[in-house]
Amino acid sequence: MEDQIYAYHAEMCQVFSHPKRLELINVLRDQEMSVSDLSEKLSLTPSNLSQHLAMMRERHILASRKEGNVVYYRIANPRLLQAFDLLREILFEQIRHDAALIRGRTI
Amino acid sequence: MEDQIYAYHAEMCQVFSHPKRLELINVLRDQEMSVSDLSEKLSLTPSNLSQHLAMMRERHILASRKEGNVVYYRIANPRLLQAFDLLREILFEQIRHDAALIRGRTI
DNA sequence: TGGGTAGTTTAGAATATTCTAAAATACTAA
DNA sequence: TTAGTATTTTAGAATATTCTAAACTACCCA
Repeated sequence: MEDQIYAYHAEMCQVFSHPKRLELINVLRDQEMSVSDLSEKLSLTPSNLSQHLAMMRERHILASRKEGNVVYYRIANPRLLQAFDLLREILFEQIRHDAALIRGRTI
Repeated sequence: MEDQIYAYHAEMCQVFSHPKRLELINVLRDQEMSVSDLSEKLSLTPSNLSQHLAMMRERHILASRKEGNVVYYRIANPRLLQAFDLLREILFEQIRHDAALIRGRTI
């Protein structure tokens, strides 16, 4: 049971473990977008993008709606952006810290 | 530059994308532990565990100190636990939501 | 010194992820 | 119906991750 939780948790985090998928989340932060707009914005082929989108939708990170020919994607749960931002902040902290070390100081 | 940020961010999130590494983080939540204790607690071979620990240390998720023969690992930055907990909460929300759908309700 | 314990490293096999290219589907509009 | 656009799916090659087993390093103590 506990193991199952870790497995699901890991599966969700896999979404975040690819740079283009992170960019995708960031771009959809406060607007939905069509696949072709995303494709251009992120410089991904429609095919490759569609595969990323599908796995993110399966994991309930994204949701989509269809209007005629066009499919629009959006963030399924805005709280994910909190997690995204928190992780990015921790990262920046680290980068600042490492940079300081390289300059030979302790902070 | 922006691309570099996404790449680093993804690299950090890769740490979270393996169930045993998540368990590791959770077990080290409020205490440091030796490699052999972790090995037993998580049912991982010392070799395999050591590889996970090394990659987490490289990415500054864990820190270690050596005392004689024994190496103790700990969480490098306690804020990571915030991110861990937030993600887990989002996951639980989702599981509750999905369970409700299966029972045929809207929430 | 020599033997034992704790942990790490290396090599390579097994598995999973990512990407490309081509085919398929779904819709629109002439 | 037919042609065209948007998106998805599939197959397979390229690459990356994970695990096991064996070799190695570091330290302790008799």
